[in-house]
Amino acid sequence: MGAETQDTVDQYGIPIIPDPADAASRKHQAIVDAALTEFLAEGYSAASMEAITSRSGVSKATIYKHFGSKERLFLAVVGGVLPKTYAGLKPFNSTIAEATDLRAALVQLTTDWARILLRPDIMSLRRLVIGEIDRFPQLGQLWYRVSYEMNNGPLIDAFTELRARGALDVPDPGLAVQQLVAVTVGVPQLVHTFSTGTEVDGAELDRMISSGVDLFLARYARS
Amino acid sequence: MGAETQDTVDQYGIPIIPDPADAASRKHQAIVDAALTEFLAEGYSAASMEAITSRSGVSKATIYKHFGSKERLFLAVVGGVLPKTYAGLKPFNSTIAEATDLRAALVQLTTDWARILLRPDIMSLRRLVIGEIDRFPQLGQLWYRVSYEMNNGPLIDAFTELRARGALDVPDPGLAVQQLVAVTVGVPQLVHTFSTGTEVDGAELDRMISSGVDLFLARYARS
DNA sequence: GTCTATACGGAGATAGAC
DNA sequence: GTCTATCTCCGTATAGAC
Repeated sequence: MGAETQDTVDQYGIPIIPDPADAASRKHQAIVDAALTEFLAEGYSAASMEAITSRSGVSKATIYKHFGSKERLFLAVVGGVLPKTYAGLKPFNSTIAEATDLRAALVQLTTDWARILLRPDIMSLRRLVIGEIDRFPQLGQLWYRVSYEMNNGPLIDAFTELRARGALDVPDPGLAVQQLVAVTVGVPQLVHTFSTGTEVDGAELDRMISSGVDLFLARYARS
Repeated sequence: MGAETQDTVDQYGIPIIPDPADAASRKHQAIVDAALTEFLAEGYSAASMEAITSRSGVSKATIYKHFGSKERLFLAVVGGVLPKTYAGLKPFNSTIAEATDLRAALVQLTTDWARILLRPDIMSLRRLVIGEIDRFPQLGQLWYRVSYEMNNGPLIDAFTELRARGALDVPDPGLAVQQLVAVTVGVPQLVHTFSTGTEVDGAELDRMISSGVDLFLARYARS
């Protein structure tokens, strides 16, 4: 309703009048947020533009002006949130090649990944994307590309370097990374993929992860 | 349209007139088949009872007489096909505990599982169930229960026996089975979960599976 | 048990004022 | 750029004849 332009003030009580570009981008963001909530809760088909309208406080016509169609809105919203999600995993990658205690470093890395990837909102996003793959194959490609660039790629580089230094015996670093992920994060992830609402048990997670890392190192560690 | 009652004959050319119960159950089956096809192609919400009507050759009212609502139809169809799918995996389980060459037996077992679970129609079913978990949590429970009873359960028993005989060093058979599945079937399954239409490469699959079994045995085999 | 015809609501999308 | 009001169609579900 434009209420923000009258109510919003800065720290000195001076009203902040957004310039047109900012006003538009605020609406833009409100639409994106509302749409993501609705799509996560209802799935693509059952989500209604009506509900997104109510949630966002923006009129339906405005949404269509900004995004053109329900399909384009869906792709823009989900395609926009995916990289942000995986960007949070990137920082954890750098220390593997330089770690003095490789086992501890791998446990730390995979635990950090698991903590994020098992978050209920991210599990929901994952289910949403998987369920709509047939209708939006682009999202499947994007998910794969993002997770590869942010996670697997850097870890493959680290493994390759560790192999060159004689610390790891990995004939195929790419496959080894897939196996490490599968045997650590993958185990609880599979469980939580099919059961909604159940919290992740911390002790259970630690047990799975450290057992998985031990399994991994039993084969690939240069003793 | 009842054409079957006039055209169907037995091996001697004698017309077969279905009694009412058979006629009803034929319709029932036609509805189930058509519904499964439609749900797999469109997802739950986008699937239309209209389309299921056309595909099945049965009127819409009949479908509602048989199943009551779209939700009940969905649950009946998907809940019915899940056990059939996993029943095909059961025969492969029995030979593990008695195998002379454990590695070969595990490769064989997980390869058989993978060949079935990676089939495009079963991957689609899996995506459908995952995408609808929030609205149909029963299906998630069912999937988990079925896959546990048909696969993990028997394999856990086999591992427990192999441990008792000193052939395997598995402190936690349940976790070990999860890890074996994750590191063999799970690896290609993850890839195919996010990409539709791509065929499974046989050589690639063999490579992943045997590498996964080697990884598993490097830790758990009693040398 | 099965069909045809229809009720009734809500979906996505847009026209036109401001 | 944004809103209100509306168009059009298709969805699920059912009434009533046979």
